[in-house]
Amino acid sequence: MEPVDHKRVVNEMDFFAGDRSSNRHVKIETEHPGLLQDQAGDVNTGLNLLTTNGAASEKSSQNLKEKQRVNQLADTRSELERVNAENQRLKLTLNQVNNNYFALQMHLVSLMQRQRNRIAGSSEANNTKIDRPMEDKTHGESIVARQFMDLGQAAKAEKDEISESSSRDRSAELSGSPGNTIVESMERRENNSTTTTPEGLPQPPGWLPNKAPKLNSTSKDNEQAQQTMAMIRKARVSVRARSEASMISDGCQWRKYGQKMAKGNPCPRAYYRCTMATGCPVRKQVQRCAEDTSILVTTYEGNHNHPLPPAAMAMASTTSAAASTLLSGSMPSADGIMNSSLVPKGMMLPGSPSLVTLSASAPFPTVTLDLTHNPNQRPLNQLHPISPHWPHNLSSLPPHLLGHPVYNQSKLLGTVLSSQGNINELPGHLPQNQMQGHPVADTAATVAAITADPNFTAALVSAITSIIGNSHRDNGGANSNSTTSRNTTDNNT
DNA sequence: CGCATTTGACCCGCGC
DNA sequence: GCGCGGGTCAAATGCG
Repeated sequence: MEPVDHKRVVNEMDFFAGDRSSNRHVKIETEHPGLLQDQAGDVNTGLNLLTTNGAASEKSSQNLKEKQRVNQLADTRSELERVNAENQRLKLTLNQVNNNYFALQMHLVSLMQRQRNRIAGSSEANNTKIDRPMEDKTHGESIVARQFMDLGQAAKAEKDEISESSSRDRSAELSGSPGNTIVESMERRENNSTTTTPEGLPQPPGWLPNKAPKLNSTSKDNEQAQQTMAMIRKARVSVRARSEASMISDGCQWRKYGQKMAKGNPCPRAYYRCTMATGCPVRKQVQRCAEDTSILVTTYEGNHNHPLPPAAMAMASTTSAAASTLLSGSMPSADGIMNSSLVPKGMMLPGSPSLVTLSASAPFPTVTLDLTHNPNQRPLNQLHPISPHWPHNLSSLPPHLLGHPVYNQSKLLGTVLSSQGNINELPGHLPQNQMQGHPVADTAATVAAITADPNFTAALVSAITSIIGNSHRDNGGANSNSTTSRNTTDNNT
């Protein structure tokens, strides 16, 4: 229809295509937008000219020209389609790379923060590799990146020099499957050294049961390493969403292996494990909120040991990235989180609905993503409390940390939408006006559709990671908050 | 028949 | 040491 659309396509093609000739074809096309309405095979398009000229030779000559032009148009059009498809593929790839990058960045940022805290307040001069201050500025971030990639090993080796981790191992981890994450890499490394039980029974790769027998080692180092890995394995991400369904579709295949009545909640808690690969250690718990049974709380634990479909990868990335952020800081309490730069002060708006809540409180560090709030609401007095009956919730937090709003939903949704670029372009995606116009929490179907949408979850990952990443960067400045200021039109009350 | 779900039993950690 | 609660196992059952 309107040439604007074609201009846009041209721009995308210009971005990726290096072929000058094809660009020139596009320009010809865009300079004559009217021709775009005709199908390439519509040869009659130019025949009207015949009525204005009586000379037969001129007629055939012009006819030939028009045919050539139409053929050129058809070529250009097919080329456009091809490049457009390639463009979409590249976008998807870029999105995946971005997700992985942000997960790494989160871990890096939190590790740096931890080092800073140690330098500032540490009285115990425990010169572990991780604790070593970053006096070696010459190595810059590459050193830090290397450090956190070696976190699992470092925790095990503590005072030892790094080591035995061969470059082959490292490269294998770095080039791991798309679903693999930092934490998973660390787990895998650990598994490589403890692939047998004391009984000598082999363990499936990536599978470390919570109640795995302790090694017979008397080494304190090993104990600490095990504690570290246990914490990492037990880090959780909890997702609250309104849904009538018994389970929210997240792209993974799950098998139910248990159900229990939890104390204080009339609704049973269901236990699922991932069955997309044998020995995948990922578990999830599903339980309805005691106060509002329309709210389904899904808690993820562990990291996949297999490639994931895009929809599942987004959620898995969120889980491991959030867990990494929580744990890499080694924050022994929620205060550690809250005092850290991970939570910018500007986001701690009392009364604003909490969408992402961090908790490092016992027993497990937990990130809670609350998708139950209406982004159009301004629930000053409707702060949605985390259910005191939900396990590993925030109930043990000090009162000032309860329901701590790290980010409100409107902002997050805004970030999600903006991070999607032109959301309407994506096939199968909810139209943007629908996203904005309807309260997300209005219907279970909407929530289910959104949360099940791979684009949404991918965007959610990007949003969360960028939030945390931005918050850290902003902390360097005088408490400025670019993310917040970018969205100040939302429910800041 | 194979796979998934159900459900009671069991294990383990924690607090008293 | 004991009880409680969370988490997991595995036999029984259901289903396609």
